Amino acid sequence: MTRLRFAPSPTGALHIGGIRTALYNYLLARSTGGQFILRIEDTDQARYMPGAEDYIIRSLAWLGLNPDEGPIQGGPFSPYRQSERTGIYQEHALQLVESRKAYIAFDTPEELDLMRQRLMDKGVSTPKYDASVREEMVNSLTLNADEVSRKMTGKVPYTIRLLVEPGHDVVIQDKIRGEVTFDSTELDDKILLKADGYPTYHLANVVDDHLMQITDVIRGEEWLPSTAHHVLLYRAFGWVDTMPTFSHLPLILKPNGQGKLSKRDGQKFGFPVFPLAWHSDHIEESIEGFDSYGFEPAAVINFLAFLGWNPGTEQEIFSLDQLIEVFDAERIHKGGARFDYDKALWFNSQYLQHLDYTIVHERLMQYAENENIDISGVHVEAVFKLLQPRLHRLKEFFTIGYYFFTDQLNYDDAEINKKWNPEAGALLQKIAEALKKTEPFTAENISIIVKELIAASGLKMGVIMPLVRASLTGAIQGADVFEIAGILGSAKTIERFVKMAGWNVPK
RNA sequence: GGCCCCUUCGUCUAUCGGUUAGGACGGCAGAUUUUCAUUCUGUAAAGAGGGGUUCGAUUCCCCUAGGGGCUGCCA
Repeated sequence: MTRLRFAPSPTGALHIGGIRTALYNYLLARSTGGQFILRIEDTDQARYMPGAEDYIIRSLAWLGLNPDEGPIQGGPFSPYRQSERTGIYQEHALQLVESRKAYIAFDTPEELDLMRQRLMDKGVSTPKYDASVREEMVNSLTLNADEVSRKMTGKVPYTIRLLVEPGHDVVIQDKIRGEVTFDSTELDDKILLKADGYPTYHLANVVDDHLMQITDVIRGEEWLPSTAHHVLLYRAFGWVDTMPTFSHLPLILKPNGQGKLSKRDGQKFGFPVFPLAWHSDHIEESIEGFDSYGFEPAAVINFLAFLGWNPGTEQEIFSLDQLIEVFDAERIHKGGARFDYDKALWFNSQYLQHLDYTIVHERLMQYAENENIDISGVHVEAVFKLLQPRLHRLKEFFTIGYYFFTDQLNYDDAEINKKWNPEAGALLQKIAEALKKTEPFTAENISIIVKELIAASGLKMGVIMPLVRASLTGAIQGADVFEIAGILGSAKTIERFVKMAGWNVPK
């Protein structure tokens, strides 16, 4: 039985890199009939952000990545919030101290700085708290038992550090990258338990993955270097037999390839990097999300799945369920992938083309309400069907089709002036008259009437048609004019033609 | 700087030693359309460089270069 977890830290909005990690975990869990667990790694009190956990949960729900176990649904390994498990980590850290795999360190942050400075002055490029310096520091290795217990009872702050033996290779097996070797001499004595009693990521992660019986760890590449420490921890605890497999995902890069995509890049490049929009007192400015940009969650899932993985066939459009069918962790790439917004838009439009109106109705109503758009008297479904092929994002619906919802048209004066002439105006007037008697007022009937009148007038299609469209929409290009007229209805259509008939071209 | 990872069209990628190096996005051209969008067709566009191994390397190995990650009592 496979068990995978997505373990984000609630320090802010989750961005698409995190979402993709969640997706791959979800996909592997579902494709192997295993469980998908959400664990909140809130062990950093300083960076904790209220609302972030809720944001994570809502984001996963929006995308359909529903956990089997987690802080909301509970589960056999509760609690799933690390801040509620501090006792467990303390016990385990102490256990390591007893077995001499870890030790207690009393050095203050200031003393640590001093140590680093001292080493750098000696020409050490990467000062580390390791075998080379731990004998010179204030810890349970250098102090005698009495001094240690006196400090402990005297409430002197302390941390617990992993004791790393230098001089041997630590080999990790990564499912994506193969064998990766680290020289333990390069590894520092990582802090396991912080002075505030909270564990660091390394301890909490290993302890929880073990206790929660996680079988496979899929996480970002930024964790590859510290995996050596994690393996050492599994050994120290004597858990190597049940150690999970590791897969380190390539990073999602900025569009220009310069570094990993970061939270600020949304602003910088003009596209969303977060799943959901978020307005909160706890963040400087409200952020946009794929949802507020008008993306379909299924499309977000689809293109994120393909950023670092592909099924090896030429099919690119996959629903979440289809992805579960074909997902194969063996095919995850090694190299980072740049985020390509154009391709994301293409995926989205592919989904938009095939959406049934019933699915978007509610969201459309929501957009209308948010932007104070009056939809009364408009057959929104018909408008949607007409505009559907031209939508790249659902949000564009009310901008592309604005002329259905207002009589204040934005006329493209320059183009209209170029085409307009008195004969065309007269024809428009004639068309308006004829349409008064057109019954029923359907696109087909309108088309017949208008085309007949145009033919009879002898005016060129290329001159009159742009004006016909501009009458109704303000612009000379766009959706089928007759369909537009049909949806607009007789009264508005005639009114708009009459208005255009009386257009004044400036001299 | 040190350690680690990575490297095929502009971008995302296929290729598990022998291919005219395939597809998608984007670009360009054309068809369809009254226009635009959609759709369809066509087209340009790639194995970082240098050494090996091999009858034969994009594919395996090494070096160089470039990119990225880590280097916190953050995750």
